[in-house]
Amino acid sequence: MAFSKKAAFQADEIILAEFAKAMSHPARVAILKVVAERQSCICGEIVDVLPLAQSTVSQHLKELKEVGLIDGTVDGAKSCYCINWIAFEQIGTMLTAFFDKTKLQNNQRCC
Amino acid sequence: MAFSKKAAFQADEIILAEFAKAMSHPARVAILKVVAERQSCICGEIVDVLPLAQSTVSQHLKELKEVGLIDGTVDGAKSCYCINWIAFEQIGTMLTAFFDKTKLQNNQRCC
DNA sequence: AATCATCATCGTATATTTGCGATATAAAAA
DNA sequence: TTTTTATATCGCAAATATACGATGATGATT
Repeated sequence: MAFSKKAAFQADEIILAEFAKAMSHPARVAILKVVAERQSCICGEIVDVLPLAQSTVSQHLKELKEVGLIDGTVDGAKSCYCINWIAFEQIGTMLTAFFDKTKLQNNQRCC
Repeated sequence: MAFSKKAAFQADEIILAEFAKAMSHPARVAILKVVAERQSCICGEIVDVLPLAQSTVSQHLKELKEVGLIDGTVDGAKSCYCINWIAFEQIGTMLTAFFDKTKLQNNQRCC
């Protein structure tokens, strides 16, 4: 492979792919669901719910945080996570736009 | 790692993650865009547009096809690809629902 | 102060993805 | 028929991702 070619694509394609990647593992989808369900922020509750070790969950949380889908704050000894719903909405809009636009262009199957 | 734990999650989480994974590489996002733009079906035109080798593009196409986002038909010596817009719309709806639902639950940041 | 609880990070093993050249296959062109 | 064109697949190398135990850091409890 030599090195990744991801950078050779257009900015919007890269951004969309990044968010998709953040959601490309069921564990991270599950985490988003749990964090969204509980109005109050979560911490090790996520670990209790998921079939994964604490360190693994922590890693997934880090990825979601890095891409901006969640926010995390230290709350004493605990860590508190919540949906960054502003970013969340933007991404949702981006995805919807992509799908709607594509659907519009391809209202018929050609093969 | 021993082995993947993806199967240990809920069906809807797994499905969402699968589609996200299909779109988790800019090359595949770019391919979807190209295929959608050209009303007529594409083949090696995609190779000309992307900064990737033919075999690599073929691999990405295969992944998109496997997850159902595109259809591919052999057309003589060429291969013709097009958006499977029915599946495409379903996935778009699924994603939108996920984002909308989550947004609804988290109309306020808690941390 | 000593202990416990919560969590992030490090190191490591393994699995998967990405990318390409080489090759195989099949149709079209010569 | 030979050659070219188009594409899929194989095999390999390198990069990333996944998962966990161990460890470290920090605050809470005793």
